[in-house]
Amino acid sequence: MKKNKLTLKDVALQLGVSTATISNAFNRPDQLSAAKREEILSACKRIGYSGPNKAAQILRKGHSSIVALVLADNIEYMVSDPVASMFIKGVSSVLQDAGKHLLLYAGNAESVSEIVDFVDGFICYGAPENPVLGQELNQQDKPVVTVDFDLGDWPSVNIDNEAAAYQIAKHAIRAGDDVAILGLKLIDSPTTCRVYDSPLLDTATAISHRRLDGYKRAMKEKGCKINNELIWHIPESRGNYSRQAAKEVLSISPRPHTILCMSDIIALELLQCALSMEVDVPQTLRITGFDGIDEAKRTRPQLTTVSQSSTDKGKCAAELFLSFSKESVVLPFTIFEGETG
Amino acid sequence: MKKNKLTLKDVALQLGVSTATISNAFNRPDQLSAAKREEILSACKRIGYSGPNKAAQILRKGHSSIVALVLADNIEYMVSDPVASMFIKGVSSVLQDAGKHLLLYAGNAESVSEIVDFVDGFICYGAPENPVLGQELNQQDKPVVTVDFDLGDWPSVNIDNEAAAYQIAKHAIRAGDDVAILGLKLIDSPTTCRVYDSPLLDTATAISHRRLDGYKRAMKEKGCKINNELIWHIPESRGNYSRQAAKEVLSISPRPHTILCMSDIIALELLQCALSMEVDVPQTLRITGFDGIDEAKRTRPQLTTVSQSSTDKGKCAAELFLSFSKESVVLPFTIFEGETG
DNA sequence: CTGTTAGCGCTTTCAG
DNA sequence: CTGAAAGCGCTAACAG
Repeated sequence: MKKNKLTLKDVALQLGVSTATISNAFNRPDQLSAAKREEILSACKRIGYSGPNKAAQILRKGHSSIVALVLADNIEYMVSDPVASMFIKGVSSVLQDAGKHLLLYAGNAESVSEIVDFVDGFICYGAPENPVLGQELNQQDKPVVTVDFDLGDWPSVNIDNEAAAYQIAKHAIRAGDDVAILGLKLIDSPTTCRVYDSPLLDTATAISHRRLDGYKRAMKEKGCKINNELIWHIPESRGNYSRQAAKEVLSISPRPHTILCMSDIIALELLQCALSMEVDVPQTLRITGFDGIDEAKRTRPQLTTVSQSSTDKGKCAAELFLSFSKESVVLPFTIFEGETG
Repeated sequence: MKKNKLTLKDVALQLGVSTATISNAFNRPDQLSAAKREEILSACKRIGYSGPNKAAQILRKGHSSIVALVLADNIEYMVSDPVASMFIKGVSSVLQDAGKHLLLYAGNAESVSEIVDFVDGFICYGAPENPVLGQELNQQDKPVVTVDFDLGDWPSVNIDNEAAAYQIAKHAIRAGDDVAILGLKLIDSPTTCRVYDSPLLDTATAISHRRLDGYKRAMKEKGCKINNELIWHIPESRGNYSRQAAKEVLSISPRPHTILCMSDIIALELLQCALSMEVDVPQTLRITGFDGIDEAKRTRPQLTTVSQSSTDKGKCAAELFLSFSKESVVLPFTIFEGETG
């Protein structure tokens, strides 16, 4: 089944027309008669020529229909996160309809120069772990759309994280509660730990800090003390990191009345832990999540959480990308009143 | 921030050396002295040349470091499925380490000719919904690895679905039980329905039929009647399809004693449904899943299911791809003895 | 070890 | 509407 790939030139020779005519038949129907075009196209199909070589087209035309989706972290982690998955789902549905191809690119990679020459642009989901990527993206001129963070003058898609955190906290906290916070990527540490006096990260994780701000505003209004010993840093939602934090916070005496979690995965681990310790949720312990993943609604008791549509976020980002709009977008969220807080 | 991209030729001119030397400095260190190479590389960095244009390299060299992951369905659906997500995770971790890029490609797309010219090969996860893709893949000569199905002479990665289904069924069924089966993609219908006498699909979904075979073998050995009225077809695990089937099967009188589900998502929907109807699991109803997703182990009661590592499957497929091996692989599975059957 | 040169396969003016 | 020709930016022979 070796078949030496036909080139446009071969085909032109075989059909006795010029290469330009073949090229036009495929790319610019207005440049020849419909009849001739049909004739050429069907002849091509017959002899097994499926159109101009794409690699050559990319070089010649300067675009490829490939869009890079730059993830915050390594692809591996991102793909297994339900929130990121839903985002990718939204992006891909829009791109697919537009005939674009989706290339996944890791935010901890060396340099976008590996791909910048053959993609048509970038959608960045979260600030790339490697800050070099952000700089490079700012210094090239293929379009970029950022999500959940801002980068130079490129348009972005966000929700109002401060307001969302404020509202969910306001909903769950009872006046004077002891409140603990299980935060995501608050400081620069690869391990689960309490924040204490560590300097807070900023650029890379603006979103966590907006949420923290919201929580604190609500806590103040409810007359709760803010105590850095009750704020945890969790490097990743998945795996043991959340479980460790859950165990630590539940073993404190006196136990906090309300625990605000910066992701549903964290909250679900905590909930599982609390239930297995026979803690009464929500009577003696209230728990809130963030994101509104399917599992949070499928599990019993249902999690009280901030519901944001990651799928819509993905669609929005892709549409923004395709439209070349320069306008950033702020997407809505809702509070899902579950049974945990 | 307009910056007219430098070309290799510009750089050669500026540094007063030939283009070949620049090219060699980047691609073939053995072709020049280490000193000269260093000199050139650092000069390039200084003037802002980040290496040869990749689009041109793809055309010239005939390869791109891009690997296409062809999904069974549209990307949208696949990415939101935990099993597929774990598979993608495994693939991407291996490819990333090998410096390859990952392009997601939908199995319901028109033709692989859209991408065949600029990718280095294909990993196919499940038989593509559009059978044309399979034919095309068989007629081109870039490497292909298939997963969960076979295609021509290309190497594949599988588990023994028949044996797995047999074992889980054997584990859950009590002699003489009425057994129902909630199957995935058994017939050609976009809706949830019972199979009755509809002709079974084959090629596209060989895997479902291997599972069905395994279930039936166990049922025979346990002395259970096989009744097509108790076999459901579900077009997709996600969404309402599973819930509908769950409701239908639970409302039958007399209710089946054991229900075998071809995915964990289906089983979890069923379990949720049964619990809310206060059916006693596993005393009066036994339920089995298939896949062993995280949620099945996190939920209470824990689901009894076939545990296969989709991540390993992905890694294995990627390694097979990279090694150009022609040997197919059969991966192991285990029975996870949960609390539902 | 370095420079020259012929393409990789295509698109797109520009004459005809 | 068609054909000839000039590259897109690079790599790999091949001479030097």
